[in-house]
Amino acid sequence: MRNILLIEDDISLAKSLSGFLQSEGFSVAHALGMTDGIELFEKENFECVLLDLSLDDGNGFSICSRIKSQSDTPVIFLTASADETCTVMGFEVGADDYIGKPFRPRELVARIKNAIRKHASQPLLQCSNVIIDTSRGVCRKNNSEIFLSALEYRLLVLFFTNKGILLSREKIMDELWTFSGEFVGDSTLNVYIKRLRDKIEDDPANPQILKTVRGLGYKAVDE
Amino acid sequence: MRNILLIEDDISLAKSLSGFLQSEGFSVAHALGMTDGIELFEKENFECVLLDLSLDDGNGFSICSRIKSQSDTPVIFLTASADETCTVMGFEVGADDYIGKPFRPRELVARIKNAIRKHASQPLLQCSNVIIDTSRGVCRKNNSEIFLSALEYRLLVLFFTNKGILLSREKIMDELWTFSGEFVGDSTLNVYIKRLRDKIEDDPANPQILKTVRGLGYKAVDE
DNA sequence: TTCAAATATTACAAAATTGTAATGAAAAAG
DNA sequence: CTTTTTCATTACAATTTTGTAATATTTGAA
Repeated sequence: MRNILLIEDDISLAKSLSGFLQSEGFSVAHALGMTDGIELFEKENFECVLLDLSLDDGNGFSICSRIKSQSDTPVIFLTASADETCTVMGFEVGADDYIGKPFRPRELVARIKNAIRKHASQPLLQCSNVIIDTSRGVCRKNNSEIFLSALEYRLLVLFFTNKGILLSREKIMDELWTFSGEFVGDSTLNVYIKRLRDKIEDDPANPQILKTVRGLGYKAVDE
Repeated sequence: MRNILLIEDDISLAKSLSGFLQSEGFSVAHALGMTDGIELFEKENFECVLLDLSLDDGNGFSICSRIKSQSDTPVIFLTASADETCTVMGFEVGADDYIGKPFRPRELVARIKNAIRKHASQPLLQCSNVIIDTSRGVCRKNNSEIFLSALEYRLLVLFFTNKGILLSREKIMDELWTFSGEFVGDSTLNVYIKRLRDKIEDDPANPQILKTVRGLGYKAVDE
């Protein structure tokens, strides 16, 4: 936990920095340049990346876009050049923060924590082993993606945002099939429930997530 | 759109600041102190709050916690005192960023945009007259619903959560077409862009939302 | 200007989604 | 136990989505 990747080619600075961060309760992995930085990043799981802008062997900006292209992990630029253009560029390649030297240690920690906290508050809807990442519009089960059609997705989101709450058939039909004044038969819902169960339940015949409440409706439960 | 609340008791500073921000495309509401600041905040809808730490009539910190207790709107402290303890305190009461004077205008804008973008984890993603309600998985244009297919939806969410940021073709392809190890041709993206434009743009031939950045990729822009 | 590269547009077939209806199974009521 | 109701399951046709290829257009560079 609180694993941080520091990419910094100034060895003495890196040493003192990681020493300090460790004393603050972080665990720090250190990479000297672009190549091992990316390699490390792809191998381990980090909660935050501290990135020196001016590396010898590559451009800090490109490392940042590289990282951001494959994950949401917060990236904070650390840099001597407090140059405004660089700062702006840093944010444009997706950085979460940009800190000029000299670093003030407690502020640095505060900014790292801030970035991690913001990142942690992702809008994830979870129910048992099924997760909807509404910030991407994706559903996963045990970390592998499940492809849901547009309406299946909406239906599941409806259930997950009302976890534990009973939804009447009427309410569900209203919520999903009232975008065009079309009439949709009642049995449609039965079929959608079945299709969802087939996709998300471990044993669709014994649903543990989408429960039937006979005569009343359905609800999603956790455990 | 891009409505900002500035709480600042130094009138001349407030004037020049809001002038500049307006020239950058923000619309700025100005409050002189705590009382009208809170009042304005509760009345209107803002995408970001700029908060002077040292107000006469109240403590900037308490305004911040007040705001954060009732919403997720990003709060950025603007302050003369670059004092480290204050900075740390600012983050502790939930601020999203903390900028010391003197402000560098483009950096300020970059940080504001960054805060707003990060806040995109909120349920409503908006770009011009198109809104995605991620808490329901629906897209609306001028308040009437637009039916997007699963992949179109994901693509648009990707753009809207990165509003103003350039997305390379590679990054987009990675994000959308890497769920099954299938290869998907490069031209697919062109077609999806067209389909989205046909659905969301007022004049699909002159896209105002999904902009092409030739040779680099695409980005969603607001106005 | 001319050319080459990048993007836009169109058309199309394979595949998936969508809604319905018919049938089957389970639960509650009599 | 039988009946009725409710939900589950299946199968199916109409429609939509999806990815591709082929063509047109635009853009920037030579």
